[in-house]
Amino acid sequence: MKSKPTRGRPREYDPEAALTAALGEFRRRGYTATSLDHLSDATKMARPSLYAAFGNKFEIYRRAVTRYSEQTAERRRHALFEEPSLQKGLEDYFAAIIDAYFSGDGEPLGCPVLSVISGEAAADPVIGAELAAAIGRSDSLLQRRMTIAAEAGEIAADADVRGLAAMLAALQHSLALRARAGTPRPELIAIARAHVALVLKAAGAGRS
Amino acid sequence: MKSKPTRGRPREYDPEAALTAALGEFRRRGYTATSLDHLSDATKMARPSLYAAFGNKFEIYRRAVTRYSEQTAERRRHALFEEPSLQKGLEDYFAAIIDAYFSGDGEPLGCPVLSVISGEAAADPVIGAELAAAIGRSDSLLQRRMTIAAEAGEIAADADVRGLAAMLAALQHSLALRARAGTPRPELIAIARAHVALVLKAAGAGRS
DNA sequence: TTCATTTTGTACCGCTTCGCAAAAAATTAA
DNA sequence: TTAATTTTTTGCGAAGCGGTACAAAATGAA
Repeated sequence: MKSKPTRGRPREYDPEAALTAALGEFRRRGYTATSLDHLSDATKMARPSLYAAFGNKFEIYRRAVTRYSEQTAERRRHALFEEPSLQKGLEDYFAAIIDAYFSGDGEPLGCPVLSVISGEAAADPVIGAELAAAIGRSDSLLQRRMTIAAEAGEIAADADVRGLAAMLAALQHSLALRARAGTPRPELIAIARAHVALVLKAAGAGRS
Repeated sequence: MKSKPTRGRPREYDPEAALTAALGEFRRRGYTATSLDHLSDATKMARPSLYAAFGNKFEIYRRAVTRYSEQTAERRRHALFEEPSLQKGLEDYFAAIIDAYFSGDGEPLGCPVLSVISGEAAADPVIGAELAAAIGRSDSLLQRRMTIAAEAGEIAADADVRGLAAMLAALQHSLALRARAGTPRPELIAIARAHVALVLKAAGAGRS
């Protein structure tokens, strides 16, 4: 279907590209330390245009994070629910996370939620809710996977799936902080591998 | 020995109390969102007095964190190195951490380093170094304890002590984030307890 | 060509932020 | 009483911050 030509000045920005650029700034500087001028420079949009297109600063952040979640969700879900091997699946899941925690040129950025807004989360309920939601999403995914593993006999039937899921989530939280603190990628990979192996050992998995 | 009376206007602030009050502000709002005016209100010191007494904003933060570390170190060290039972010691260690992550009236503040400055850590090398140092301190303590455990036969002699220590550190990182996101204290306690039990299971501890 | 519409850019606003110079206050020494 | 010293307070300045009103630009419609 042919789109009707629109009147008026043509839009000069690409919404997706702008949100990606904005998230880059938030990830590098932290939420509060990122100003509208920083976002304007990165997106090549003047502040009134940012405001008209996306809303206020927190709206820009939230939409950028939503897009990031959508982009990274598929690979993580595939790792957990389509890879038959629990161990391989968890390893792939954390490999996807570590990949996401570094920029294209190896800059250690961490998680755009866990690493970026924890400072502000205590004083600002809206920001706190965003942090809690992100933590809840991972908890949910991991708990579902470990429940399936117990039901399928991949781990002990009576394993503490909530505890195991929380341990795996703790690895994700730790990776976010360590990346942010500058821990080199190979070291994060080693930490993740050891953690997964030990979790499976604790879970009573067949082979480890 | 009698102290010589000093000339000049008497000092009106107590350095320790001022640093405690300042840290309270940083923990509630996050590093960047805490202004000198916030610190001034909380400490009852005007900005020039703060500057003269402690230095710039980051110096105030760093000294407040140093004092906090000194205050919390003893209980954690006691738990790890003076309690003979590894399990009891780890449980006490994380109980001390959870206690420290809440204010006197139950406000969930998290860790004054892990939860407060991760946002700014990527862009500011000085802040990044502070985060890395805090992570390194915990890593060091936990690794030393697990090494002793392996040597003493409390866990398997060939246990991966680095991996186990990193798992325990991950719990600390996770508690800091979850407290910040508003997770209730009893839930944090349950997560910590399960995590420690599972780590010991993975470590090949005698009883669990 | 002029008008209507949509988007972008300029200019401005009120407030916040950090840091500092100098005056004022509060002490002891002379 | 005056002077010296130390600390605190007042006042100031430059820059930053988030947001908005309105002008300008770039299109298609009439």
